[in-house]
Amino acid sequence: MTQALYQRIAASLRQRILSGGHTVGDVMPSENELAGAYRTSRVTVRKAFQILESEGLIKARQGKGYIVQPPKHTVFTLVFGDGIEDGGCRYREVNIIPPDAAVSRSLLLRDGQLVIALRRILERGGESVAYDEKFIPYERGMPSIERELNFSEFPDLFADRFTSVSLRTEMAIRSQLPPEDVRLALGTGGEKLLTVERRIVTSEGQPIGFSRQYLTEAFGPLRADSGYEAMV
Amino acid sequence: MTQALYQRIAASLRQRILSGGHTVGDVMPSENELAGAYRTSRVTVRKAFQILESEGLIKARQGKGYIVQPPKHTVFTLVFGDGIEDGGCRYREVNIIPPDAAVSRSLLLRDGQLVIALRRILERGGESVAYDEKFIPYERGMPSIERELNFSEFPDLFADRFTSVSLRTEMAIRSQLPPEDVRLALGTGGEKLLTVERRIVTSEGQPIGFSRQYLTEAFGPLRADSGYEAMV
DNA sequence: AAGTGGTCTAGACCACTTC
DNA sequence: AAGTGGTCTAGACCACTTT
Repeated sequence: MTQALYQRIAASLRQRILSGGHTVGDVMPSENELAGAYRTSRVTVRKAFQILESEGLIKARQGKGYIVQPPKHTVFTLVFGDGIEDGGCRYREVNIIPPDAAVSRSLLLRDGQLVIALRRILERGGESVAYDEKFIPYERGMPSIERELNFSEFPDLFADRFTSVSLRTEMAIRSQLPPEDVRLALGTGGEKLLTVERRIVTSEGQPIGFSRQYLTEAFGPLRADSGYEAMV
Repeated sequence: MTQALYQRIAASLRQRILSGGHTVGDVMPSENELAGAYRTSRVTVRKAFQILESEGLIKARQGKGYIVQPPKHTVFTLVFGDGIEDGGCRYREVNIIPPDAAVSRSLLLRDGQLVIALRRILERGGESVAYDEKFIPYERGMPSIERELNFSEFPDLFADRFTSVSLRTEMAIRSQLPPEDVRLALGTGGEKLLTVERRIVTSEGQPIGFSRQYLTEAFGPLRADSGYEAMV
């Protein structure tokens, strides 16, 4: 299985940049020059350049050439699922309750409207490391909760009722004091915990789900990466 | 200024997906079909499909076609600079000190090696909302600190000494108890604060800088986004 | 004027999937 | 066998930058 020519050209150019052969601000060899050197067409060389450009290594300037770019260290990529796959978890409660103030505000609920609450505790090495809550506005005539619980990924809960493709998730990370019941469940003291809140909204801005996870120190930090290696 | 044909085709296809015309799992019209419909070549249609694929809306399957994909809600994009541009900040200390244990471990320092410490307090609305520390291993014969302080972005401090292009930043977010001096400087009690640690490493894995920011509740939460809208 | 990237054409052959 | 995407060619004209 040999690599495509444009892939090999891209790898070669990437190597030249990362090893310092071309540094920030330099102009890369032109498309025509490389097409000649590799005895190929301009389109193939161009495809290689597009890859490097999508990686942020270079930027095309019409009339000038491809310029080597400095890496960005302010944009990070954070991967955060439910943490269910890598460790035990036990269901604690599934019920229909009146929401607290934060949930009511996040979901833009009517006065008196109830929510379905799914609460779980994530365990790792026999220790409770995270408390997970998910809230969905309760509507009469909803499909059975049991069926929805078969899905582990939060957005999947809505796959039937909405065109899943138009959903967006907003995340907010803070350090805050958990309520009494969470403290007791996790066995932590009266200290603030790393909290990740997620809000799922439709493209029209209508919130349809809210989740909150309280993470103990044993859960470990959230990790994110920036720079070229994060993209390649 | 008319848009390129491949851009218009991409916009049309994107619109069809986001409006629900094609839903998750559907196969999009083939390249040949669209090339005929738009009276253009296959290459141009293909370019439109590449855009949608890079946005995560579709995925190409050889022999089958382009399949509409479900949105990913586990990969988030977080933008986090120094927060200096949008508000006041005052320098507090710049000096050469022995590092604490965490800094020493992060920078892989030799026993007894000193670090340059830059400490600042970020203010917003007359309130101290964040405590910012940056640490750089101290070497004899370093360029003057004053000149380096003209740069606000952390990675820029190293632009001269390293090929900036090969640097990567690792970020860890946790909730932890700040040391005494930070508590006093921020005027907070004995509570845990949202902490963002960043570690700048070369492509060889050599750490060359470490920063730590303690954020109060007044600073606000860190925000990240996921889903299609975050990419377009 | 010469060189650069940006867009586009009209073919070609290949590997893969479906029927 | 027919249709799909994956790769590639050898041209073309355009807008832009530099000399």
